[in-house]
Amino acid sequence: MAALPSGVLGVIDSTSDRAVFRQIADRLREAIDKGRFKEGAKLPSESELVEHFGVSRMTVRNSLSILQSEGLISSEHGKGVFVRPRPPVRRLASDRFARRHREQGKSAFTVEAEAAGSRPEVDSLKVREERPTPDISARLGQPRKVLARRRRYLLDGRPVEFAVSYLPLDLARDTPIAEPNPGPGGIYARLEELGHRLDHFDEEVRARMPSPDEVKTLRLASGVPVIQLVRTAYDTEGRAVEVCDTVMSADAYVLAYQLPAN
Amino acid sequence: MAALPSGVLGVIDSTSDRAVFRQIADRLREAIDKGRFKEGAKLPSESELVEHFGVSRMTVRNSLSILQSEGLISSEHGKGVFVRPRPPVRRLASDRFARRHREQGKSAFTVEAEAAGSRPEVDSLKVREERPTPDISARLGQPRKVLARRRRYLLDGRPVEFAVSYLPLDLARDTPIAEPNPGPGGIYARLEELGHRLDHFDEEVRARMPSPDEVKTLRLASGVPVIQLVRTAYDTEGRAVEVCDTVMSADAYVLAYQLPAN
DNA sequence: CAGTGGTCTAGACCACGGG
DNA sequence: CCGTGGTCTAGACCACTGA
Repeated sequence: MAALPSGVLGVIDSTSDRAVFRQIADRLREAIDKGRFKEGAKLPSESELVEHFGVSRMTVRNSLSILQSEGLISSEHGKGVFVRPRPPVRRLASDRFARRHREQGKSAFTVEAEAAGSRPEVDSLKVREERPTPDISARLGQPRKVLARRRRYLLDGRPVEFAVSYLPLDLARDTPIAEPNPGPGGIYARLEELGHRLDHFDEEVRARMPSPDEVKTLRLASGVPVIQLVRTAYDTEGRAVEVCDTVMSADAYVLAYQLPAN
Repeated sequence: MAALPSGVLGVIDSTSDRAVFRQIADRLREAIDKGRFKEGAKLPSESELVEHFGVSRMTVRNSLSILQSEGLISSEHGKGVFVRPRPPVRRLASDRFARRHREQGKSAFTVEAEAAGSRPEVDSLKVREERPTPDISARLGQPRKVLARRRRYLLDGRPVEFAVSYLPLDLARDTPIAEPNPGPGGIYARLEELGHRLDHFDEEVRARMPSPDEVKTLRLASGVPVIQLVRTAYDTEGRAVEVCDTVMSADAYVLAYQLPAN
């Protein structure tokens, strides 16, 4: 157990009102912010911190748990505690569903990933008929049943997004949309072939902490929120033809939109 | 210390691989999800949980800290632990900066809040000249100095949003935009009067956990992420005339956008 | 193997809230 | 005042990692 480089972490002010474990978290946060521990670098071990600050191990662990919930660090059993690296983010542009992209014959996800030099992958594809939740039902104009298409997206092996598309069953039954692979251009291309020319999409964006399930399927580190995006597609007759509910790892995405000024 | 209603919380499976504190968190989470503890309801006290599950207090506290980081509960010193109420969300529509709204003479925030029956308030207003960060500078076309307008927004006394607007100094100096109160319709109305007719806005949306500073100014409960929205306003000549960097409590907002299909 | 983090205990004292 | 959560200690044993 090597001694800590002096001066890197400072000391505790025992006269302060601020709890000791918060002060330790503050010292570590400063050190990370100032680059004294770089991305991916290993922090001092718990026992080193115990010795350096002269506190019990639980106090040190309490401090580390603060930084973990802030998304600054992550711990690896048997190895140590590390400054969490920022993965590359994927930028979702507001024209990503423009018809001209669809006409290339590839899905929006594939095209974009390959342009960025990543290896795209789709996973856990499941298609089935369901009774819609009240929320989905309302968005789709109260169909009795819907076709649900679930799938997970990965980039270079890392899960980044989980999505479920819902379509009114009367519209999707016995069409390529009900097949696991709906063919080139994806379900939006098929919808247009079926006579539902797409007019516009509504998107709703929320952010929240993930459920335990979402932590598992997206392999989220703790302290990483998710972005939930609910998109409704409308055809030129004003009918809602699809609702897509997407949950994304917040540290893998930035969404970009363009708004007109008038 | 009353006995716990039997059957509400279940028991620990000591043969399970799953850590005891995670099992306790699972039981509590189920109970909340199934509505056995409603929004705002008080959970059993720590000592009641200690007795019910037959574990030490630290184990119980560990369980509660999981639920807290998931945003499900919040604790109040001296009172108890409560199911976190979901505050009403504010919906930001994609036409919120349309000129027709501006022409009413009120700010987008005020109009919308009053329509929703809330009491809007603006706070901590500070205007000053600054040297821009590299990021802001790049978005604004590399001005040497910028005018920065900082302010906090509250609804019914609750802080919901903190925003900083940056404008190229050569454009904003000695205009009403440099005044604390820029007048009816806000700075967008003034920009248009100065000959910068607005053409469109670019918005970038991110989600992340808040910094300790943001926790303080937005009075965020733990387990609540923030949405960061960076908006750039362009005039009809293609010049970037303003960048607005907004941080919002994620549980107070849902963002709505409309995308064209082609 | 030694060193790391993960889990858990059984205490202690404190600060806050409400009767 | 008592019950609540907030902080802290000083141990213990375990599971994982890498040499």
